[in-house]
Amino acid sequence: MLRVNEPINQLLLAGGDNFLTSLSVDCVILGFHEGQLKVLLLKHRYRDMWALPGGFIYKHEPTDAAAYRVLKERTGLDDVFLNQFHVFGDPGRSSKEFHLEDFETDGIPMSSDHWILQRFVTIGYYALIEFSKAIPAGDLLSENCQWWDIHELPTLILDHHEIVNKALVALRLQLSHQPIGYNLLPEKFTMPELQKLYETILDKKLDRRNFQRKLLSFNILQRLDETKKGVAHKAPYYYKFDLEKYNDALREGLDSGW
Amino acid sequence: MLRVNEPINQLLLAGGDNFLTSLSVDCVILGFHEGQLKVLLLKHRYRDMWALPGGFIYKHEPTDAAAYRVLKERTGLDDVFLNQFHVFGDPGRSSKEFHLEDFETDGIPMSSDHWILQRFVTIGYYALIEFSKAIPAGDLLSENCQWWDIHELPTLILDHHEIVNKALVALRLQLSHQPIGYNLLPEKFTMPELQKLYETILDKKLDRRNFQRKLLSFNILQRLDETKKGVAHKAPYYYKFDLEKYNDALREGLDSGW
DNA sequence: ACAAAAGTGTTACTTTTACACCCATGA
DNA sequence: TCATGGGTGTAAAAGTAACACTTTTGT
Repeated sequence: MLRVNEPINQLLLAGGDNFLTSLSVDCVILGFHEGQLKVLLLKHRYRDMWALPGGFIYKHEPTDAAAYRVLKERTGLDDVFLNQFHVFGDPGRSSKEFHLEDFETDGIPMSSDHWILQRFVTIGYYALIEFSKAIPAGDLLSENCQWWDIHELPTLILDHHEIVNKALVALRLQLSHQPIGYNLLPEKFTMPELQKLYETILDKKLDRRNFQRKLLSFNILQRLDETKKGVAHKAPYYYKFDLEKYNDALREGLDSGW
Repeated sequence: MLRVNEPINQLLLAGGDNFLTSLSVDCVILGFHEGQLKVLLLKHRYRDMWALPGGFIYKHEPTDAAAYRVLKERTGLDDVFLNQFHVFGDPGRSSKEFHLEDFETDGIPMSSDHWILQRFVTIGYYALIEFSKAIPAGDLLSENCQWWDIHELPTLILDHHEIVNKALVALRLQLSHQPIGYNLLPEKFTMPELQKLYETILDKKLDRRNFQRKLLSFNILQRLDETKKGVAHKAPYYYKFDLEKYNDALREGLDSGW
């Protein structure tokens, strides 16, 4: 069933010694493309279900580093925006039967007290990345890594749907007191593009003029002399973030509230 | 050195089987008394240092339940406001040497690979409780459990100071989009008392009249006919929270921003 | 009767909202 | 030249901030 069993066996055998047991990270990796917010998901190796990219934590690895590592492995990107947002710690959240059945189907024998079947508490992170720069890559257990529209998610395993939802709530909260966009948009972008991003995250329409005024009032944007080419109407200006001020705003907050 | 060694030995021996290894909870328990925000701390058994109440997580226990359990054990209270706010997951945050030295001083022999000396990732919770109802109680390792003024903390062990600080930041954030007070104040309270609570948490003065207007606009307060007695000036009215509306506001948020 | 602290109301200021008009571009 | 969407400004409404006077109570 699986392409390569050897690395998996290695993981299963040695994992218990290399990783913290019972603790994992799961990443809600968000990108923005064609006016839609996208989540990166991994196809379950034979079930018609998808999963958040996640991973275990090496015994001497900071939890944040584990999340960065997952991110790097699935997208090729480092230096992204990554935020821890919630711990999912119910004993019922991972199901031993679920995984046992998986490994049985794989033809991998496994005793029911194997470390990988134990209860796992997972730390949820959300990452904001520039869609076009990411190169989705599968992992050991899944060759298929794809972007999904946040509003049209497939069936997810375990409690991963809840994790996505909580991430979105956390993201919206961030939106109301920190700037967003640097990690989700290309270096140069237009005001309508930025607005679309906000509208997508907030899931509501905003007034064009008021939005522009508000964002400019944050003083984190620089308008370039350049305008977008090839549009069948008045060309919008390009903007970029003033990174220094952007980071100040990240640190100190914007208050506001939509 | 220690009063009772037997329960501790039990913990040390059986703990590894009963608890999740490498994961713990720590609680920043906040109360409000005499116009000051207080934190509940445990005295280290012989060091001149204090610690946050914390604990391990039973293998089949939800992480939130572990935090509630710690809270109940240290204060006698259940049904309190408890919020998970951050995971502290740096490998360097707990020091094996620190604990080894402790147990040596206790005269408890311990091999350096004992479970309790391993790296622990801790989930930080903050709790808001009604000061006067709590009965601080020590734990196995510490007989002395006391309230400390948030602005005059003693030396804390490990990274507990950072945990307190992060809890305060999280609490201030909560303040700006959720109501606060139900769990920190007695059932009946005056507007100036509530204002003092907000001022203490935000660490800034607020205008009396504007504060009152703003809080009343949330529609979560009921003014009682009763006024406070025995004050050498005009007696303030008592208020209480309209619990139903209060909980609605907790769920749905207030937006606003101070 | 006075000092201290609470109740209440009003006015100026700022921010937010809701719109309307003009402009540039590709089809 | 027209349809589309972007740039900009302004007036009304709402919310916030600043402030003054009156009321109550214990001493």
